[in-house]
Amino acid sequence: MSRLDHSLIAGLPAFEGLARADLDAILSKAVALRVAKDDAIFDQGVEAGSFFILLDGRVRVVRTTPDGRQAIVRYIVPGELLGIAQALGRDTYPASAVAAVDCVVLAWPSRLWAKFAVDYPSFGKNTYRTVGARLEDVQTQMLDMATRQVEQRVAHALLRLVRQAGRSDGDGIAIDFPISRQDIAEMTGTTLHTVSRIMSAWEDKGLVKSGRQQVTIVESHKLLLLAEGRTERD
Amino acid sequence: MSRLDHSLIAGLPAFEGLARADLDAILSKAVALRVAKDDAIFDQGVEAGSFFILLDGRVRVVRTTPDGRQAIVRYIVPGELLGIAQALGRDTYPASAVAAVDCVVLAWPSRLWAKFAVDYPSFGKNTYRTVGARLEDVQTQMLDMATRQVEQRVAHALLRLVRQAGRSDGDGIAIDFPISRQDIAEMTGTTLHTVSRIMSAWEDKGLVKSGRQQVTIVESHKLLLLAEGRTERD
DNA sequence: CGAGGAGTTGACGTTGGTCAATAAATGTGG
DNA sequence: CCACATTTATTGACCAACGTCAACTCCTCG
Repeated sequence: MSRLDHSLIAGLPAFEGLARADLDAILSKAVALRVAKDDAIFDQGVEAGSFFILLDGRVRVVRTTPDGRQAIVRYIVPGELLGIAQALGRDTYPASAVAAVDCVVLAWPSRLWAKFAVDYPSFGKNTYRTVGARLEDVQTQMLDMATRQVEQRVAHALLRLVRQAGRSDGDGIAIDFPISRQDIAEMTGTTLHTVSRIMSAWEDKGLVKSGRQQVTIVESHKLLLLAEGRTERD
Repeated sequence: MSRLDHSLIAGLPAFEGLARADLDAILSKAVALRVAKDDAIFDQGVEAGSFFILLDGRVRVVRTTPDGRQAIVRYIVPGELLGIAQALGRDTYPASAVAAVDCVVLAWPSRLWAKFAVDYPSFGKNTYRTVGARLEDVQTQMLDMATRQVEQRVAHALLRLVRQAGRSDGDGIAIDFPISRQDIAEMTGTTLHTVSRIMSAWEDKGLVKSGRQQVTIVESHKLLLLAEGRTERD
């Protein structure tokens, strides 16, 4: 196993305010893993053996119903924690995590989470802040699902993705990982067909450019208006 | 201000594992408030001056969109924390809380939350467990909204209410606080009309009995089947 | 070059939202 | 205690949004 350098995690919000020695102590317990695109990092319902930090790549977090339908809860970007079942007082993962591209993660045994939270209070505080932020986030999405129609929800979803994983390119801001119509449908509670129709219409109006697993927002301002539902009849 | 007795909060999950002296210290900082039915305990967006524990009554937590549409995030029953913006790393309330019936709450100044979490680690741990449980909860509801149709969502919502606020009466299990069709609609992301139609149909089949702001589940098993979508054609 | 995955688009039907009218229950002021 | 206003619930008529089904295209990969 290769030696891990504290610079790997020194800048991350989860470890903010920790001394170099602490970081080294934490890292000495970590294992770095490569995860190939489309491989699972953990699976919903199984015992939570580890928690993780994403160092590189993009991960989608997915919840599945007993009858196989699923929803994408969120995308994770580098620096974020995932699989922190312990922090939620659980011993199984409440969702699955799948690498959206090739990823690198650090993994720790779950039982260390409680120890870290005690030994390094700011770590505990920071992860709870993360949990709190996610709670808010999901509540906002709920409100969206309850009150807005599909087109607005799709617009919101794309804007959210662009904010956290946007890379500006020639035509506008591109979502920097492969994402299919099906994925967008699972983020917004609709079908790939409806997403496809909506995005084709947007493409005609010049709001977005998109192709196979690839989306670029061209007119983010107009898309925002659409998302907020401030555009009357056409 | 009247003296508060530690027995008020001794049994509550949030204060599990604390000594009597700790409870008294905590209580000495608390203020007990009566809140009349339909009065707000706090409002979405305003600075979070206090956090609360519900001692008696039922509270609904509501999120409102800029354009005035709203969704009921959850109902709070006695013993539960509410308004714990601090635990989420926020300084404004992310939702509003309204008394569904006359209520009694204990209130503490928000800044004490961090102090309590440090002085009484199990308090911190317990509240974070609460936040974690709520995160899971909302995610489950999201999945529901994304994958099930209205009738199933309404069934789920009623079963959830019955589980946390059910009182058995002659005909079955009643929801023990007044709840309107509109409320149920706001829990499930639909309209009062649709809720009314669905529940009228259920009433005809003998699954529920309901009236003005009042619902009783008669055949909870059949309702559960409905909620899970295991009932084929009629 | 063939197969499989991703996307598009049309046709069609259903769910469930909108609009409107009415009824029943509750509260209020005289 | 009664007339009246208000709130809540029910129900019908209508129709739009969106899901389902199906066919076809295009791209990528092996």
